[in-house]
Amino acid sequence: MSKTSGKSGSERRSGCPLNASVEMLGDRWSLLIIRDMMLRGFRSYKELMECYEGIATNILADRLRKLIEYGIIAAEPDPQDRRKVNYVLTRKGMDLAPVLTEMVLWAAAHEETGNQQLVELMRGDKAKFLADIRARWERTQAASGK
Amino acid sequence: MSKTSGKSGSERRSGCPLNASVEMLGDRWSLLIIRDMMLRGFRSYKELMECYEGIATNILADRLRKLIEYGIIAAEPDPQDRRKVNYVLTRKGMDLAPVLTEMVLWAAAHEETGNQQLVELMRGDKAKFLADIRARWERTQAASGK
DNA sequence: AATCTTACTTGCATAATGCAAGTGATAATT
DNA sequence: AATTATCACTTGCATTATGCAAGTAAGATT
Repeated sequence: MSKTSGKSGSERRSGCPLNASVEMLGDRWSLLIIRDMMLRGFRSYKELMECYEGIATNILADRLRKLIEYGIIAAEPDPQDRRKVNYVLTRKGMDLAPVLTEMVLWAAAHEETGNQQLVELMRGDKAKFLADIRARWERTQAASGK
Repeated sequence: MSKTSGKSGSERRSGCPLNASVEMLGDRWSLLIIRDMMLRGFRSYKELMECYEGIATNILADRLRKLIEYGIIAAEPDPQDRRKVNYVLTRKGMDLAPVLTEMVLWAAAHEETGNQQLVELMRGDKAKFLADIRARWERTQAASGK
């Protein structure tokens, strides 16, 4: 039930690595969720839900579940408010930063898109940009005692 | 009919560039098609169809149509065999090379995948790898008189 | 002329998605 | 203590996308 469909791990591992990436990320929402967690610091279901009115609540739940299965994010209960669940990027999830960056730069180069500020940050010094968000992530990891 | 659904260009342009990328590439097949054209040199419907038995013929036709709409690939009739259509990457399509590369490297780092040869090529000298496939593309462009 | 290839389209069944309306657990308010 | 609000979801149902088998039209091969 929780698996995507027919293709399971063994089949994913067989081909080019790109097949695995596409299986995990090749849909309308996963990368956007990851972006919002990585760049905007979103952590809760509610934040993700309100952000882009567009994703349906059941789909968000489903994508979060799958991202957890793939080890890209993890869910941890909020110590302050026990109703809440905080979703955080794992290292595997953080390692998607270069992918997101290249996708942003590609679209910015070929489409008329918004958020030029972010684009300039990325384009100016890509390595520094990546190092910065990585460092921020390391800090949150340290803060939560990992 | 040919448009994806509700979201049209104006809506795509509004947000973060990533939204545009995901709208164009966020599905199960588009990136795989682009990879096969970029790395394996596939040009015809038949080649793409036979490659991964998995994509349905109507879906392949649909994806090719959309990729053409987005300006990522172009279709040109084969001068030798007039039944044939050759699909070629546009510059915009070629510019996806860094995206594909990062996705491959990410999956290779975090999953057990095949095609280590390709991965090593990319990992060893990413810039050179990208320059090489770019140069190859430039040559095919020159060859077809563009 | 008959057959084969290539690039599709069509019809139909199944799966994924979107929307509205719940639900159950916890927290805040009165 | 009871009521209301918030949070993270599920469930049911309609719509849309996908997958498969079969068919088709234009052009090539024999």
